[in-house]
Amino acid sequence: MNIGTKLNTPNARDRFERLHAELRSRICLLDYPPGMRLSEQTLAEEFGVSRTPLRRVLVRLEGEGLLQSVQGVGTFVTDVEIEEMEQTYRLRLELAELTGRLDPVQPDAALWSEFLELAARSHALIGDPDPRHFAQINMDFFLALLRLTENEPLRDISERLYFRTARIWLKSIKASTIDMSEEAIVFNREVDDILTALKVGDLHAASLIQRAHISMSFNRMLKGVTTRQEAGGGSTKSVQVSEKS
Amino acid sequence: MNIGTKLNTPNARDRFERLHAELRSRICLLDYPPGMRLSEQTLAEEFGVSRTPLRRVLVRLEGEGLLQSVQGVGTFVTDVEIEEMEQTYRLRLELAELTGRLDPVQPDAALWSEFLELAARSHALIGDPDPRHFAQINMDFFLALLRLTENEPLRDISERLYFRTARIWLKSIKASTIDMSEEAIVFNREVDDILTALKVGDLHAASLIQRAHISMSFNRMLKGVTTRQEAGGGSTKSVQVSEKS
DNA sequence: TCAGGCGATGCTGTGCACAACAAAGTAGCT
DNA sequence: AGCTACTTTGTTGTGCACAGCATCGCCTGA
Repeated sequence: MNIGTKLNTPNARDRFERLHAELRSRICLLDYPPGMRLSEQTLAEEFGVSRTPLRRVLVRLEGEGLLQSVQGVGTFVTDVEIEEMEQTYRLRLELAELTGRLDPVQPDAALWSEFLELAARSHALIGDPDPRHFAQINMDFFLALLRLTENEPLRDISERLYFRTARIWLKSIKASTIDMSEEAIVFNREVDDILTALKVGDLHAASLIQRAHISMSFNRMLKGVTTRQEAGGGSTKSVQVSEKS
Repeated sequence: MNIGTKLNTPNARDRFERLHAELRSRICLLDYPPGMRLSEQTLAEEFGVSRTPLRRVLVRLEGEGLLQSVQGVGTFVTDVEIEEMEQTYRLRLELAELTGRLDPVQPDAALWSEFLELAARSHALIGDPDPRHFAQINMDFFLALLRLTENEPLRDISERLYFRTARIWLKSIKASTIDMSEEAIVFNREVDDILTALKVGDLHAASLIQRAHISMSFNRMLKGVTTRQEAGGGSTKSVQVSEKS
C-alpha cells in the first residue's frame, strides 16, 4: 500500500508530507510504541526511497518531539513522563477554550457532513470498541474541531500538542486500565454535546464542553494508572517501556 | 568566528544546535531579511561543513516556519502576512498570561541577576538606540520571562511563536515607522514594571503587564504601518519584500 | 572463575556525485 | 519586432559509500 501510493506523489514535497503523516500516524496509533527503535534502512526500503529523504522526515518528527535519534545507537520513539504529560494536558485545556474564543468560524456544509459522519462512526464504536479505531475517530474529531477557528497559529500548536499526547491516551486504553465500553459511551456523549452546541451556533460553549471532556479524560487516565499500580504492583517503568523483539 | 567555534563542538548534536541557534538568530535579527534567498552551498562553506548536516538544520527551521525550500529555485526566508501576524499576536497575548497562571515559579538567584543585568542593558539602550541591539535585549528578556513557568510545553510554543514574530517587530523598527527613542523608553518602563511585580512575588501580575505591553507594542506597529502607507503611498508588498543583490 | 580490554557489528552522521527541476537567457522562426 | 522553443545555468533533492560512534560479545590473563 505504501509503495503503491508512491505513484500518486510525483513531486518530492507531497511525498515528504505523505511519509511524515504516515509515520506520525503510526507513532500516535502505537504501531510504533514508545521506546521502540526504528531502523532508517528498513523504513527506507519499505517506502521505496533512500535513507536521505527518509531522514528528512525523521528530523521533522524529532523536531515535533515524537522521535529522538542518537548516533551509534538508533532512532527511538520518545516517551513522556507523567509530569510533563500533565503540564501538556493543562495547557491543552486552555488552548481548547481558546479555540472557541479566538477567531471562531461557523462550520460550513463540508465540515458539517464531516461532523455527522464522525457522530455515526463514534456511535458504531459502542458496539465494536476497537482501541485503534477509537483512537482514529478521536483524532479525526479533534482535527475537525480545530477547523472551527481561523487562527492558524492556534491550530498549529494545538495539533502539535495533540499528537504529542494522543498516544499516551491510547496507551492507557491498551493497557486495559480503562474500560473501553464506558469510554466509548462517554466519548459519544462528548460528540453529541458538542454537536448540540454547534447546532445553535455557540462555538464557545462547544469549546468549553471539549475542555471539560479533555480534563475528565485525563483524570480517568490518572485514576487508571494509579489503580493499576495499586493492584498489580508493577513499577511505572514497566508500564512505560514497550520493547520490541 | 564561525569556523573557529566549530572546534568547541566535538559531537554532532551540539554542532547541530549551534548552527540552528545561529541561523535562527540571523533570521530573527534580520541579518537574513524576509524573502532573502539562502545558498546551501555558501552556508555550508561558511560553517565548514558539508551540505548534508546543514540541510538538517534547514529542515528544522522550515518546520519552525522560518524558512521554505523549493526545489530548483532556492531556500527562502519566510514572510508573514499582516493577518496571520495579528492572529499570532492575539495568541501570544493569551500565552503570555498563561505563563503567570500555569506552573509559575519564583526566580532563583541566577535568574534574578540576569533580570538585573537586562534592566541595566535596557537602560543603556535609551542613550544608544541601536535597533539590532534593542532586538537582542528584547529577545533575552522574553526568554528570561519564560523561565518563570515550569510548564515546558508552554515554554516551547511560546518561544516558537516569539521567534516567528520577533523579526516582524524589528522590521517595523528598521523601516523607521516607529520612533526608536520612544520605543526604548516604553520598553524600559515595561522592564521596570515587571521587575516591580516580580519583587513582590506576584508572577501573575508580571504576566499581565507583559501581556499589556505586547498588545500595545503590536498596536504601535499597526499604527506605524498605517501611517507609512498613508504617507508614502507604497503598497503593502513593497513594505514586506526585502530583496537582496 | 572473574575482570578487563579489545575487536566485531550495526547504527546514525557525513561527504560527494548526480538527478530533478525551475528560471533565465538566447537563438530562430514568423 | 515579437514570440516561441530550446539551451544553459544554478538550485534543491536523492542515492550511495564511508566515517564516527556505541554496544555487545569474546578472549586473554590473573
